[in-house]
Amino acid sequence: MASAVPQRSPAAPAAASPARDPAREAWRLFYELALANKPTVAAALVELDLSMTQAQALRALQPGTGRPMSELARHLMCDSSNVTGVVDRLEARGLLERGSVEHDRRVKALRLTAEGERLRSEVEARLSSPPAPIADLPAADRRALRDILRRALDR
Amino acid sequence: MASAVPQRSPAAPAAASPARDPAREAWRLFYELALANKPTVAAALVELDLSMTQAQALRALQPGTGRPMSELARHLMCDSSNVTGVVDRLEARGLLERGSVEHDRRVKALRLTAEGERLRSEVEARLSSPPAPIADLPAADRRALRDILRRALDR
DNA sequence: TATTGTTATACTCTATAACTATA
DNA sequence: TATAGTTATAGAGTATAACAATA
Repeated sequence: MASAVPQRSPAAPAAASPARDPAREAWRLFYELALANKPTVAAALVELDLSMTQAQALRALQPGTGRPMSELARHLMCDSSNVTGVVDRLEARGLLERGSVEHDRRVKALRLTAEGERLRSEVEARLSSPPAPIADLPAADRRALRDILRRALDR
Repeated sequence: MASAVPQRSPAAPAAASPARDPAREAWRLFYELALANKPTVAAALVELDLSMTQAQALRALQPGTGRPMSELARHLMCDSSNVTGVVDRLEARGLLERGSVEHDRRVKALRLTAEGERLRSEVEARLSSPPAPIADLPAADRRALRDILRRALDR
């Protein structure tokens, strides 16, 4: 439909043609892989009777240390009013407790129970295993992917 | 905390030590990048007054062609009963229409309106641009990332 | 009988606003 | 006054079950 000549923007920086920048297709594939993995994650969490948000909350709590609800809200990237409900449900299941903190009686320190720690490590084990498309790559690709993603996030 | 010797499973396939498989860290970084990008996507969609599910639904509808609700349900990976509500809201905004289909009066063919097509292309434009961490990689890395992800998904 | 889409119901996540108890 | 957490309220996504229309 457009001209047969590749489009070019006069002041283009690195890639001559943004539409043909390999980063564009890389991103599309990245997205595709993330979507394809969603059912696997969902199934794993259903088995543990956890929602995605609940799993994220458990992962945010380091075993053995307390953490204010406000920090959890920032980690979950949601309003603090939501955290009340999320924590309520986890506390009702005995996975964590609302403790208190010295010198400021307003803040509540969230702390995993023994059962919470157990379930948290179960979540970690299930979610940290790479899905087949990545696990089955040749060794050189697995290393290269790791190195490239490291560089991408080191900025 | 465990022994200083790397764990090994006697019948391990490719990687001698699963815990040190580069795919493991690659997957962690992959996840981290996806999470880091979430706020950007969310902000873009808020501007268009679309939820993630609604955006996915628009993207699933090819301009100019009708598509049964059952197919949309499969694409969104949810029960068909949910699609009713999602489509209701998009239809109320004039973004799509429920048409009918020859030879089977049960199925409803979803078809984008002109306004729906316009908004869909806006969504595409915003979501298909790679985020900074990927866009700013050196050209060789962008190409390598694309090629590795192609191989990962070609299976 | 089986399938497509809807309705009814219930639960979770999410945001905004108003409130409390502290600081 | 400002902050940490709660409550009230509303809307959206999701699942299950029961249903009507059609095949």
